[in-house]
Amino acid sequence: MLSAFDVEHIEKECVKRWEHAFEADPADKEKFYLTVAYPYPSGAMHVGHGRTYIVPDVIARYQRMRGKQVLFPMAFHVTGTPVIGISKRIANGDKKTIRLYRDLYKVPQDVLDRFVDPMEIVRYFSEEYRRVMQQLGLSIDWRRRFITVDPQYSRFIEWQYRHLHEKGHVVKGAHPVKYCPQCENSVGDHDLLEGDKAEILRFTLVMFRWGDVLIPTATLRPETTYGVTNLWVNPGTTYVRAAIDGQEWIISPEAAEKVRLQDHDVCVIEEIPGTALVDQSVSHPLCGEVPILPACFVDPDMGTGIVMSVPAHAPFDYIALRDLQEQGRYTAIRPIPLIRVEGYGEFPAMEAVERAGIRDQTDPAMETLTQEIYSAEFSRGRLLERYGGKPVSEARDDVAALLTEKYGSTVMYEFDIRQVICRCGGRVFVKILHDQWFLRYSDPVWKDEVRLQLGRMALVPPEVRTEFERTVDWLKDWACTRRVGLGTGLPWDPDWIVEPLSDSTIYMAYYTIAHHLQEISPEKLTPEVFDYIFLGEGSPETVDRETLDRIRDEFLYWYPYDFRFSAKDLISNHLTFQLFHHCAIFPTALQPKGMVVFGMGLLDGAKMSSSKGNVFLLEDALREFGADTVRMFLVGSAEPWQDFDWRKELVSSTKKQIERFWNTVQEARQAEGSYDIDAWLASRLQHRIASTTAALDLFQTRQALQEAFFGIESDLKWYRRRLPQGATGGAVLQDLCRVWIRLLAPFIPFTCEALWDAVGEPGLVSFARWPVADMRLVDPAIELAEEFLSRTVDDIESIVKLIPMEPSSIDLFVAPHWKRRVFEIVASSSERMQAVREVMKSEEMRKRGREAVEAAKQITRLVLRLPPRLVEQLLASPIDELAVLESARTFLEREFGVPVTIHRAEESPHPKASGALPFKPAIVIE
RNA sequence: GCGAGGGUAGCCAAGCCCGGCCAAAGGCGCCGGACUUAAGAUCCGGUCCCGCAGGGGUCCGUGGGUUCAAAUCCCAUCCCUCGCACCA
Repeated sequence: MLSAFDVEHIEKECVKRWEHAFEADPADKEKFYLTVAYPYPSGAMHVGHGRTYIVPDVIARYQRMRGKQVLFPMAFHVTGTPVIGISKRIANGDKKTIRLYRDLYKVPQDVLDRFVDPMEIVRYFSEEYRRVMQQLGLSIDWRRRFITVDPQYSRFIEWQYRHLHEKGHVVKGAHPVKYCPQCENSVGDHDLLEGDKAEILRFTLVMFRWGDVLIPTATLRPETTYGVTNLWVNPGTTYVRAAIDGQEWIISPEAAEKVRLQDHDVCVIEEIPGTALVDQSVSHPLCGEVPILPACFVDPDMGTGIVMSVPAHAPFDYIALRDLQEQGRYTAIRPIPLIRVEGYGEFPAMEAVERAGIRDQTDPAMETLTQEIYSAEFSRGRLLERYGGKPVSEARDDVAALLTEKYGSTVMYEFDIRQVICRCGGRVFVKILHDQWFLRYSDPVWKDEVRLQLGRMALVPPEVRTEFERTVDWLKDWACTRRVGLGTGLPWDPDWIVEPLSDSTIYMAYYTIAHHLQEISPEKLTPEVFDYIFLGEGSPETVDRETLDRIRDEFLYWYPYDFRFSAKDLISNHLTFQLFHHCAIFPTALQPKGMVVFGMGLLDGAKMSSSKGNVFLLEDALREFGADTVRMFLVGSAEPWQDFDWRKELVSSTKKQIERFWNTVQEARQAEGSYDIDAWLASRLQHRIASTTAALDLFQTRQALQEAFFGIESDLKWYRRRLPQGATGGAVLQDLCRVWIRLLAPFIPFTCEALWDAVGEPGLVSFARWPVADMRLVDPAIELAEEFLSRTVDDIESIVKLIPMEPSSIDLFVAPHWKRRVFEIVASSSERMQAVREVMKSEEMRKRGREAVEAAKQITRLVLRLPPRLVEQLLASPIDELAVLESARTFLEREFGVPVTIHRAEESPHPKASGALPFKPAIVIE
């Protein structure tokens, strides 16, 4: 009987049957351990998240069927500030946030009311995640689930950081951060209303002396100090004289406030109008005595509000000077060149300005011009010999160091853009944070270890390897602690909390034992306990030895993990960080084995993003299409590392495909008997098994699905066509379906589970043996014969289509034996362009004259057009074309509805008969 | 700007490493036909241009080059995506 395809019922049944099925304990067989980056449960899952977890699930299911003991765990990352922020915004009645949670995420009002407690958000959404993940059919061992603020997990983080500290991987330092004085807190990019991509720039303050007072100017180009001709002040601005760390400076009032946040003790003494500074003279050891000149472009809110002027190399400085000189003022000042750069003469700034036809300092083209000179000089410029002759890129650091060491320079930080605004509406500044703890990713020794480890790992796709290598090269120290947010306190400095990315580096090891640790009270989880479990060292007293040994055994069974899965945006932080930490904590034998990197998700061609509301909720997708459809679409529309695009109409057609599969299998349940073409189907199936398996071994889920689904479908299509009239297929279909169900089980497990029952197989298909290609069933001869037949059919069809008449008969002429000889000579000739010559070397061919030359030409063309694989097969095992066509005569007559006659070409006087080639019979339609 | 990856028919995408299998797999969409009272589903065929014989022409972001031969190799150029940090 044909069962109805009741998706809802099937899904419900499977979720029940699978509830504990994937709980994996160490067993007496090979293991396979894979993990995915755990989610941060601050909102509902969308289809983009779906793909992230479905791909590893497909792999997990595949490996399980291959007979491995598979561990696929899941946990929730709740460390950091996001949920705290969300909770605050909900408590404050923020409309946008409430709308997001109530309307898009469909959180019930009574639950929403409780979201004023951040832990409620975490609780609600992690439960939602688990529910939806189960509906999605993810084969997860849920016993190991944890959240990153569980006390047991905190003990684990403390243990890890103690080791990192001991080994010198965590050090103390100062660090500039974005800071909101109104909130009295440092702010992350997501806390910003405006300027979320602002970069912190590091300026050098060049200290000019004016009597007893210092006038600092901020510059990104300290090497140009040699070329300073004057300073600029804005005559329309009021400056202040202030005691900074005991020394008097003159700077803008804005600057005074900025440096106050940057480690300086600031005490404003008096105001000084800009005009009072104009025409004063200041000095610096690198450029001597220079005057202060007025310029309206000087911004008191940039740097110190006073700038040094290098008219030879800075377009703004040049043009401001030119403007003054055109009025006949300061005409004695000459630009001082100090950098030589290809493509420019002695005074690059002057050239650029004159070339661009800049009228005055307010010209909007000045910004790009400045940038142009800046990059040209930085990348290609060299200081003149008298200033050392080094490339600018080197000299910059050298001069900065010199200025700092000998001439009182310090550093001042500024954003690269002006408007950086906190969510509270206040302006954001750069503040230096002290006592900050850093992970020393800059450590060359540590980097080398990671590079070595990287070299031993499998990376999928291989193209990401260079990106990982670059990341290792460029990583600098990472501030790994924060003052606010959820997380684990730093064990030796508990005022700090371990920052969220820094507490998620070796938790893959924690999964292996998470369910055991739940049973142990956190205070017993001393560092000694973890040393014993993970490193096999010491003899802890707080937990009994037998338990500890069991836990350690389990860890050693699963570890190292085989593959870690994550989206590609995490390469430059998490995925690389976790390698650093593994190298630091675990011995070589326990280092990770591989990583798989994903592409991103699009929705109707636009980037999927929760914050923009451009998402399709996973649960809605499940309800509308069913879990298998969602799964098959997400892994079948693009390979894991490619971006995928969720488009409704494509998803709908996926649903139809699954229904087609269901119907085919249901129909085949009655199939019996046998037909000539069965052997061909069985043979093809073996190839499909082999190529599906090969694709999955390379994580090519799309390719695997192409083979396992569409490949088998198209084989079935030809098979049905070749059956005798009225026949629906032999018992071979039953065998095929039993294989087919298993090949598709990793992708569409719900449907396959139901079909596995339907065909009367015992147990869960999730644990059924993965099909293995049976080479005894492979029959190259019959495949070749069918290939020949189908090509002939294609040829006939294309002729029938072309000619305007209704055919009344078809005559086929197979090529004579001597052309077969020609084929062999051409096909085995190494230089195929010379094949004709090769053929004509033979006495026998020469006797045939022009006929042979003609045949050789055509056969050469044919050989070049055929797939090389086919040519090889034809060479190895020639087919009896006459017999193949003769036995398919009934089929051909049915296909075209006219009598079909097969001839030997050499026995026919028909002029077209001479055109017959091996593997390409001549066709005459009348 | 810097680093990494990518641009293939209406769309998605294979092919590119290893040059001739390539007018370019597969899927989707669209068009036509069969079935049906009809719609849907399903099945068959078509889907760059030309062609009354299985053929020919043009084509793989753009412009050059190498080669008997280029989607594939080299150079230049334009465009897109991701990352550029203390944030999940």
